[in-house]
Amino acid sequence: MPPATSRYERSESTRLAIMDAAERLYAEEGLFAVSNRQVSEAAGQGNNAAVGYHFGSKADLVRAIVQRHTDDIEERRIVMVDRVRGSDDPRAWLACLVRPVTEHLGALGAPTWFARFSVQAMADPVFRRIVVEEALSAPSLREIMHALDVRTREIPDEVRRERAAMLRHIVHNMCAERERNLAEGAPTLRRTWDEAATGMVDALQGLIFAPASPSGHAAP
Amino acid sequence: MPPATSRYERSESTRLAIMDAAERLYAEEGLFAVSNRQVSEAAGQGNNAAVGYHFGSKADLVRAIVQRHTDDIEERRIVMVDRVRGSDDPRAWLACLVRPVTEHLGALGAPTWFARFSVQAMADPVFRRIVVEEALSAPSLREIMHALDVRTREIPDEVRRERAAMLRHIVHNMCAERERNLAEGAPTLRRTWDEAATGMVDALQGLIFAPASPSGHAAP
DNA sequence: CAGTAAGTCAAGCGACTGATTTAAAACTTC
DNA sequence: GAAGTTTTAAATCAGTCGCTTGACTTACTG
Repeated sequence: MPPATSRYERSESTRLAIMDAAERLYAEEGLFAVSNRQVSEAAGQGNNAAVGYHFGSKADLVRAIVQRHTDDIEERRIVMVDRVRGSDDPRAWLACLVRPVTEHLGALGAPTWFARFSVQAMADPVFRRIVVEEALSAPSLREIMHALDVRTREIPDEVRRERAAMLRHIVHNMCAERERNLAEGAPTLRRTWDEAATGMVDALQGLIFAPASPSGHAAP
Repeated sequence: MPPATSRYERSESTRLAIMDAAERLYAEEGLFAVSNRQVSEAAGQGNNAAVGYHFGSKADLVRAIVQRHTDDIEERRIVMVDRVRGSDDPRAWLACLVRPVTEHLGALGAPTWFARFSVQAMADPVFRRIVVEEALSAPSLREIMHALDVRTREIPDEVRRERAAMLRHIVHNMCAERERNLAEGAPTLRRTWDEAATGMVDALQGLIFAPASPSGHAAP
């Protein structure tokens, strides 16, 4: 273990610089429009191969960026789940799904890039797997989804799983959309990340409790 | 106007071949992992610049692909809106949002690629604009959203607009997810596109009517 | 303090990309 | 069927990519 001194620190600080630059460029220009060279230069590294040296491949860089944010989000989620455990209010559990993300983005201070970066990675067939591995394997998520399951017993199992996917898509994409509006200086429907979270929790509550049509019969 | 004969037909058939090949490659390998050359070759064109000749740029090819599908979807939507007009059932109007898309995908016959291709394009900062232009400017969409608006008068205006975005994200991403599962041979939660549409309409109904927390107050 | 290792820099390699150009082939028109 | 146009094919070009290499700087070690 290196002493918390310069050699390690120097390396770590350029690693951070690279991740910061990459995140911003990816969100603004597009994940695939940005080369490792550009990232290295934008990070202030004369070395055009800095990404390769510190991370290996672009995929490894993406993984590192995702992990960095996911770690903070997971911390917040664990704290919130600890407070909510035992509660019967489904809103409280939905909030555990939404607020750790919005609070993380809020805490970063505008502008943020992670949400836009994240949806790009999720859309790509190969990077998708990386993000899913890193972000959706969090143990606290399982507990939340289970808590929501037992509070929606009247909903058929498969419909519940289907709606779980919808929850994910809404949180993911609505955060990215708000982030994009903030970055472009466009008007946002909600003033703060906190209010945006409230809006999502409201909608998601309606979604998960919506009555399900009997299977096999096609409604209008 | 060319006679519906061979020169025009030949050109048109390679245009179609290129669009087909591009759509498939984009969905499977990733929009940006695939070069124009690869598309040309996969389309059976010895000419490595066929994409450039027939479409101009990659962006133009993407626009053409989106337009091709959007046209069919819009046709279906217009027919459905015509049948639904005057109805007071919000489910009927939600179905106008969902079913034209699912029925289009169903009619193409498995496997399809458009939904996966579409979310990739929507995630990218530059291609996003193209897709939005082509797909979200449809006149029938405005009528549907207006019809839903007047049937949710109890919901504040800004919340309604926020939820309109959620509807889009759900339809878009759930279709892509189902398409991905079909392509990978993974089990799907719904047996048919028709049933998948029903599942979405159910959930969306709950979503748009969910009570909205009073603004300015942060619920749990 | 000399020696080793880590980190940074700069140059260059082969591979590939989009685009352009030239040649051949297919088709239309006269 | 000759002349002209459109489509396909093939070759080529400049530019960029990821990756490797080797020299240089800096920090730690015995």
